[in-house]
Amino acid sequence: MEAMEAKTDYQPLLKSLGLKSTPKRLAMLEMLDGEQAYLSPEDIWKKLKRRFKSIGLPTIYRNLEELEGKNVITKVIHPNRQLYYYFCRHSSHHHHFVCISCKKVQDFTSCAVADIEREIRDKIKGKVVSHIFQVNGLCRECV
Amino acid sequence: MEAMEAKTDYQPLLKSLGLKSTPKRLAMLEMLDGEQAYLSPEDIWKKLKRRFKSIGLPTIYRNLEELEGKNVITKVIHPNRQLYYYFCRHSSHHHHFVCISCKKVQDFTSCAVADIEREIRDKIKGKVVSHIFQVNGLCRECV
DNA sequence: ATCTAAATAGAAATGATTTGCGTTTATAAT
DNA sequence: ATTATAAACGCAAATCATTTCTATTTAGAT
Repeated sequence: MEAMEAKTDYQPLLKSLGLKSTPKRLAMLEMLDGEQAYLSPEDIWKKLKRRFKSIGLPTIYRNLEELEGKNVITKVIHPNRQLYYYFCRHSSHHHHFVCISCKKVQDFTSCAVADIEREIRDKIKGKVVSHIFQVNGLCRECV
Repeated sequence: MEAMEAKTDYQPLLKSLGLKSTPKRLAMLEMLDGEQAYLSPEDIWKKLKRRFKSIGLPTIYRNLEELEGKNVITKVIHPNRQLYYYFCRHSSHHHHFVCISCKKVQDFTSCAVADIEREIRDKIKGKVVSHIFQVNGLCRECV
């Protein structure tokens, strides 16, 4: 007997975002949610080609951009290459610890952005709009 | 009478790095040092074309990579596009506040990376190799 | 002045991402 | 259930930053 896998139904999410629930979009979300590591658009494309006889890379890009814009998924900056990778976002404010070996992504909560915002307000007299905070390293298994 | 501009002589720096002091390299360093804002490889190329009748974009890329590898300049990640921008690094450990309007880059010193490293060591049991910490916003003049 | 490895220009290749456009499909109204 | 319509999509081609290749030039040492 196989272990039950409770898969999230993403149709309501897509509906709430005003996006149509297409099989490919649902498959993308399920894949990204199930994956511990970050994936490139091409990674996703290759995996989906197993399930969909015809699927284009532009579809992947379009959907990734759409979902990233709606804060459903998050970009990860690759240390060496200038490609974007994506993975599922689980909480609103968090930061990523990215394993450079196995590509696994783990969140951490410590965040000094409040401190930094204070410094920027007081010294630089500027306004913070966004920040990129990504820690690259080796995870437990890869150390 | 014009104000004196004390320009740094970058020849010793290049020599100490084992790089030849070519006119183009020197011009790149002077430009990046003088510039408050970050520049794209193409920005640099366009500016240098005024002074050098023949200069190729590959030269810019090669030198930027070389200098970045030697920690003389630093990459800045552009929020929207996936291009790399560069500017001169002044201290060993610092972070960037990048104005999304005028592209000026200012350093800030508050850094909680120590805290985060502790969390990653204790909870994730991983090893930090590098981090990207860049705050995007609007500077004093652009607010 | 000469030599040699490093640096360069210019053209071409690469590779990720985007665009254009005609076709298909999800969804809401009938 | 059928239909209408805007959103999604596939495919091909375009775009654009970056890299590679190769022959030539040049900085710096002898």
